[in-house]
Amino acid sequence: MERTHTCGELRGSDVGEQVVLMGWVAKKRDFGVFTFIDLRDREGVTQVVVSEETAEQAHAKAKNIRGEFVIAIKGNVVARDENARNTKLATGDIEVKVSELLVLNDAAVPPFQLEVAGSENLAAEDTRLKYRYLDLRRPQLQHNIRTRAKAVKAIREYFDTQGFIEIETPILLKSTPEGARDFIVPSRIHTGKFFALPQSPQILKQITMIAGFDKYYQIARCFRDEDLRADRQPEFTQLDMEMSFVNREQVYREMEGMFNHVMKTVGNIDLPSEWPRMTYAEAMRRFGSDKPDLRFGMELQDLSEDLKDTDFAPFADTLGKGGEIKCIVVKGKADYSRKQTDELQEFVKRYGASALAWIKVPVRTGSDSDSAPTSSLMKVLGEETIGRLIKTSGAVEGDAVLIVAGRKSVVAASLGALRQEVARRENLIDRTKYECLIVTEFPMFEHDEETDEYVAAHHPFTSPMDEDLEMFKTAVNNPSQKHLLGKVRAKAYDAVINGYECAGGSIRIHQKDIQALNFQALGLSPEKARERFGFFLDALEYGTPPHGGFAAGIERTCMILCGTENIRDVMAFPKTASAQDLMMDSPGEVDAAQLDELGVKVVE
RNA sequence: GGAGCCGUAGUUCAGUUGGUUAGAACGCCAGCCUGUCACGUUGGAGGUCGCGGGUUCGAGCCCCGUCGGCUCCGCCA
Repeated sequence: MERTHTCGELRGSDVGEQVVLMGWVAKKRDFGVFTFIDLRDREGVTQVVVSEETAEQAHAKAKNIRGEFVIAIKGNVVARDENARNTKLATGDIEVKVSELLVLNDAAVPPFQLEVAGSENLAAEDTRLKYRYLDLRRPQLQHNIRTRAKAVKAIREYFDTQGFIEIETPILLKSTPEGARDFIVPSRIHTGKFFALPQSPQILKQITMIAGFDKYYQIARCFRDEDLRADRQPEFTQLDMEMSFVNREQVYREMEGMFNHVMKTVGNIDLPSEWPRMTYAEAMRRFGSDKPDLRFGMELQDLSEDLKDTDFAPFADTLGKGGEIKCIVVKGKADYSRKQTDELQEFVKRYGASALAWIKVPVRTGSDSDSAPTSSLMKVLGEETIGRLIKTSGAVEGDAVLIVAGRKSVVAASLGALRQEVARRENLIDRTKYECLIVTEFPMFEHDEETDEYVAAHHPFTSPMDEDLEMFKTAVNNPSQKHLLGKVRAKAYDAVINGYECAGGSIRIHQKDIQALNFQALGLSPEKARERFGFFLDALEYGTPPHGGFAAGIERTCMILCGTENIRDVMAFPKTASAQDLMMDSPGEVDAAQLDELGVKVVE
């Protein structure tokens, strides 16, 4: 028997055809003298019917089949009666009247039911991860994995069309202590030495520019030995690209072009040909986030000016230390209960906020006392100040104002997260919308409070902005001016869609003197720099073109295309939150002989 | 490294204030059934209440520890 059709393609126009279908038994409905089987393959489901009267042998075999048996059937496509059509199935206008049935393979009873109504009834995720091959048979995951394949294809199409060359870089390379923790691989030939898996092909892609390829791209697997999150796995895939002789705008155009092509061809999603631009500073000020979700408003408002003369010690203290007091306004939520505001307070505390203050502006009714604003700050600030804060916040009748005071970083982190959390709880996010943004002018350095050191915000090869170059030089050459490093902006940028950082990149440093300056700023002596990046510093000596690029997260892009918030939904074989593979039970131990050969000893 | 939620039949869940024999639905097994598509119907099997300890006359329920899953903070140049 040779398959003639898939289980998703037969239609009314095929009535009368003799067909052969092969697939898995999704469902069996036994009526004694005849049996319905829903046959499933990757393309869909087709109902086939086996009758004792017309196909005695096939009917006898059908008696013994169960869910997930693999079968082949031969039969005629027949039209269903008007009232027997199934509008839920693409193939619901027809069914196949079976003449022959072959059991290609039986199947053990699955450890969980694949066919359940509603995702909330799915088996627990650890069970599904252990039997990933069964979970992957579910139409939802089949769809997601195919969407991912389409996205990768669209990316290749785009860059190929734009004249980029796909270049593979090694998976076994050298550990550099910067950034994320490396996965390391012991070398047998060089006992006691180790390769590292790439966190990203950063340096190598820059070297392709030095090597003159001009436009490089790669679908690159990356590895980072860090803790996981709903959108982070220890190994993941990036679109990595780099181009020579370009400025930032030219890179932005490629980011826009690539995302627009992928979103359109894979998801039929239209994004603007030129994306909005916003500086990092503005994003942090207005949204408390460097990856703001623009599908809803609720921007942060600054109340610091109204409170600059306050006696209330916590606020006065905050402002005295250079902190700020900001708020968001939640529309129509003046009826937040004590329990709800307590929950939100617990929420912001995770981000280091010491408290969440609130003002509720009730809807005006007949009596004045019912209409007066209430606030957790009423006693300490008084009616007049509260009134001023309401005015500044822009709150109107019926609204709630949620206020956080503290260090700028804490206020941004907590209110930024609160804004997202409230939007989620109050259903303010339009799931049909796609809001994209390019965030520009990221800071060059981040200040480490504990060590008082400055570390690269992006990576140590990122170019400072021309406007800030003098400040950069001053800060590096005068230890007393070191704090200026915190103000230097970089030619670094992110692409943000619906609050997800989908891509990030920068224009790189191509002059060796500025690169040296940057290592100095990062507290890396010339000797240390040479030890770690010597080959790269050498390469910079031999005519490096100005260049820049970006890397895009394939998984995050696919999460948006698939409408899921979980990275495991767009990976065929993901790991758990504790970085294990429950199907193959990795990581695992290795033989003592293997370790011996590698010169590796496990210490208890 | 830290925090929160969850863990009861193969699966999803219920299980009152600590009280006798731990339930339901789906799935599974055996029958019946001529139009189902969440088929219907009759009967049946199926439990280390994650694991270990404690409190108690008595623990699925309370306490301590531990393991696993998910989520978050730290971390992720």
